[in-house]
Amino acid sequence: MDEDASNRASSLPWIWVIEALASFKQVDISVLHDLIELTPELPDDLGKNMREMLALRCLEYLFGPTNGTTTLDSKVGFDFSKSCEDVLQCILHETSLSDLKMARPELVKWDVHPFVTHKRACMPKLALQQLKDSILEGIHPYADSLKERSGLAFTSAGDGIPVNNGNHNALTKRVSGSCFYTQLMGAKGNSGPRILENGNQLLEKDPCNRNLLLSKRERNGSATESMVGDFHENQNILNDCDDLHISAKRQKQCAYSAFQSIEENPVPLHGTEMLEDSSARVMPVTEREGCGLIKDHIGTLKEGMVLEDVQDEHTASVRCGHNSDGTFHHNESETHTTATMMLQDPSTDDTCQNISVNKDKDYSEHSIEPRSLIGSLPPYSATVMVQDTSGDEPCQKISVDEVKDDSEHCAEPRTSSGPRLNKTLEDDFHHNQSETPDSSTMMLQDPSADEPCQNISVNKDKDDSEHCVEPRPFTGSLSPYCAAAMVQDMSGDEPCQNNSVDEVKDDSEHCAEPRISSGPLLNKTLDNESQRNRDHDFQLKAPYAASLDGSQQKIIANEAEEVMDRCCEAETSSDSDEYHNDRIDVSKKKHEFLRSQCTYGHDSLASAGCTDHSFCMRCNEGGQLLVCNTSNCPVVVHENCLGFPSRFDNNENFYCPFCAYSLAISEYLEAKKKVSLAKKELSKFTHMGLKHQPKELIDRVHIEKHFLSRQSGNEDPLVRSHDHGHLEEIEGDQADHGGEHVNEVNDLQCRRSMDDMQQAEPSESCDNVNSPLREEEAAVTTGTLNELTKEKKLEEKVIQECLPLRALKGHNQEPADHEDDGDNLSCENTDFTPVNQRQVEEGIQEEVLGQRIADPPQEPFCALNIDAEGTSGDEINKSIIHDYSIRFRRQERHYTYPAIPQLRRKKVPWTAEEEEILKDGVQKFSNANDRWKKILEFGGDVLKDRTTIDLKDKWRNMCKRSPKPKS
DNA sequence: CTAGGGGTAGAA
DNA sequence: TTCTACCCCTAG
Repeated sequence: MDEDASNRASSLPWIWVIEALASFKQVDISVLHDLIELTPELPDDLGKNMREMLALRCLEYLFGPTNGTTTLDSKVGFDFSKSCEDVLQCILHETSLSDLKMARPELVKWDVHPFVTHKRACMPKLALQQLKDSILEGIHPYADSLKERSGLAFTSAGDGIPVNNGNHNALTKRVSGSCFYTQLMGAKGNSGPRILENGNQLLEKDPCNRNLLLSKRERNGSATESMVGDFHENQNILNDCDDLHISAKRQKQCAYSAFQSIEENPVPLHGTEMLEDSSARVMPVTEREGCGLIKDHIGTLKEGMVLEDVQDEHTASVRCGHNSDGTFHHNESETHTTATMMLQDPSTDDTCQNISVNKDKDYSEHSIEPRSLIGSLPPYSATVMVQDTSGDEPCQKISVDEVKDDSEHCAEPRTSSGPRLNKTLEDDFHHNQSETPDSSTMMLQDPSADEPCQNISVNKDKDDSEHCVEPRPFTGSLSPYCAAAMVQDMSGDEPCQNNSVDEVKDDSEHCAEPRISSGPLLNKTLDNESQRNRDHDFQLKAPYAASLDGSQQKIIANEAEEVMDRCCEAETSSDSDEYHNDRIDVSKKKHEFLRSQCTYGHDSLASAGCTDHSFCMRCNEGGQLLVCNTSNCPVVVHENCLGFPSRFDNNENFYCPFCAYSLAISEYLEAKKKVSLAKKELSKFTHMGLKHQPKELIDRVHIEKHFLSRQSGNEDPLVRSHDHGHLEEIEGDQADHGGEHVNEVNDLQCRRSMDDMQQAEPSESCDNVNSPLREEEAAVTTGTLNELTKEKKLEEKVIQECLPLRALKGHNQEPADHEDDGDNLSCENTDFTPVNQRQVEEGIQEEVLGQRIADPPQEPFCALNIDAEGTSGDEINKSIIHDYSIRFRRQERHYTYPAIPQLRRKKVPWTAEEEEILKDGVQKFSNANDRWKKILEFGGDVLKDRTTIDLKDKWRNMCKRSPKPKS
């Protein structure tokens, strides 16, 4: 057989499957995408209908469910004669990616719904269905053989094989109520199409279907060749063999480009042989044949996909094996063949399957992510994916883990993860076929199944490195309805149970996309998550748990404690505490909110523990909802119900206001910690440098330390030991404090230091005796006046020694003697008091000293250096000094640079004597140009602590008080 | 440098 | 809240 012909033949099952899957709205678009990814290169001349179906799905996806609604007049319609592909291409061509990503404003202009509706109605019969019909009707040349092999032999054509109108919808109609037929078709889903067009039709349950397994298991793979041969012999070239290459691309584009980008996947031509399009002709293929094809194909697929059958279907959370080789594992259980699915009726009643899907979002392309695989897969798709084995009961357990990768472009929490079926096949797709009755494929489960028991565990794991799903507890159960709800046009009568169907916005999609969220009890793996996420998560878990039930109230309490613990661990500053408290508060608020929402309106909500993500928590209505991306956060809300424009993070994840706030706090605290750490490190770094600094600087550090000690009431190490001690010693408690907090502290310290200086002044100059003691600390500090006097002398000496050096550093001056050398006044009245508990940073010193030198030293001044965290960068220091440097009283006020905000002087009430002098002076020098200056001189010691400005202001006040003294 | 206006902060 | 001292700014 020609290899190319073989390839083409082997492609057919894929086309059938994709077409069939695409025909069902329940199949998430991402699943289709993944399937396409998995699909080998298809001859471009095949599968036109498939592509058309995919394009239709993309259109529906982009524009939402048609619902038969009409559209606005101004919209741009499409000619019904055009193909879906063309329309999609047209739309995509004219719609920017950004529009596709965002709220699809551009899409509004298109009036696609009528077109889609029309196309839906006009879709030709599925190739798969045709194939089955041909077999059942005996049209197929190998009908008899195929019947037997496929199991269709057990049914008669008269059973009403649902071969119908060519419309895929026909599949949704149950063909026959025959139990026998069901047995034939049903075990693997042939019991009549139970697929629902809209996911809300009740499917008939057919309990009689287990016998089919046997027939299936007896099939052998010999059919493959037969199948292929059949193709060659009987399949005529179909009309839709066209433009293979382009079409093949389009096929992917339908899935891709509609959401993100179109990945170039050159599909090599596979010869020129024209094969019959599956849609155009019935392809009688037995189950076995189909299976063989699939198997063969799979066997030759990239990296050799292997279908694995996992025995224990119940282990929904069983870790999907790490298949480092990145193969597609599918173990066929016993005689189950995947090909069977193709012929099988989707209406599997008792399919018991456990599916564990591990998804990795590590897509290098902007492709659609597989999602909602489980929840959205209709019976058909499920059948395709997995062969039902022998499950009698519809109970299904599925564990779907989602591995989020940083590289993903569609950072979107999704429901399930479809098997990662991209080309690299790095992901494992594990399909556990259950032999036990209570494991059924949720994927196969009809949304309207009578026994809706389905368990789905969907885990999201953001661990990049982990491609395999960790075993997770089964946490949630999805009812068929919920599964259906994952599809956009979900509609149903049964409320979701313990499932969360989330709709999230994806950057690649315009419609809120349904997703299955993790079950409420699902513990998110935090190991690889940042602290931010951890904080966020636990912060969110509490309210959520609290909102659930009493048993989970404890969780809240515990988590609240945990929150507190974390708070205490993470931060020590009051600022941090404040935010931690805020987080607690927001947690409580969220709790209350959820509680209120639980009791409001929705019984289903309440019964479901407020986990129903189908309804807005604000208005309790459905629609396109924003789902908080935080795991376990049940908040689902309309964008309009937010009250503010929704925002998304870099990954286009939405966070509810509660989580967003909590997240912001976490990030803030995180950032603060980083700042603190950086400062520490910088401090250490600079301290190392300080050890090699001139002695003056070290001395100065000692001075600072001395004042620091004095502030804290400790014995001044400067007095006891002037030689030891470094900045590390005074680095201290505040090292952990955040910058803002430090500022506050420094502010206080600054003022205190000022007070200290003011207290020290009279002790030195003793000429300011009328200055009252203004601080409580006065009593304390005065107790050490004698000591301070000694210290001050020493400090003054040190300062005098330091000044020239600093001046040099700060102003590029030669190390000339300080111009004020010998001016004791400047020193006596100057407490160069770096009050900070950390060492003074050199940059600050330079600035301060520069200013000091610029100012006439005749006037005492105080430069208070406040360095939040000790030595820090110049920028930081400049900022700090700007904020906290203090110009002491008497300092010349007319600074041009820097404009240093100063702390206010301590208020010094005017004495009567001062007022009298002032009055006299005003009268005496009323005509002088510089009368205030002269008055000040005139006042002598009485006005010693006043400035000309003080005089002016005081005079003004006196004039206000009694206009009489006005001169 | 002063005058004048306005503002702020702390104390009463 | 008011008073007072202090601070800042601008114009001259």
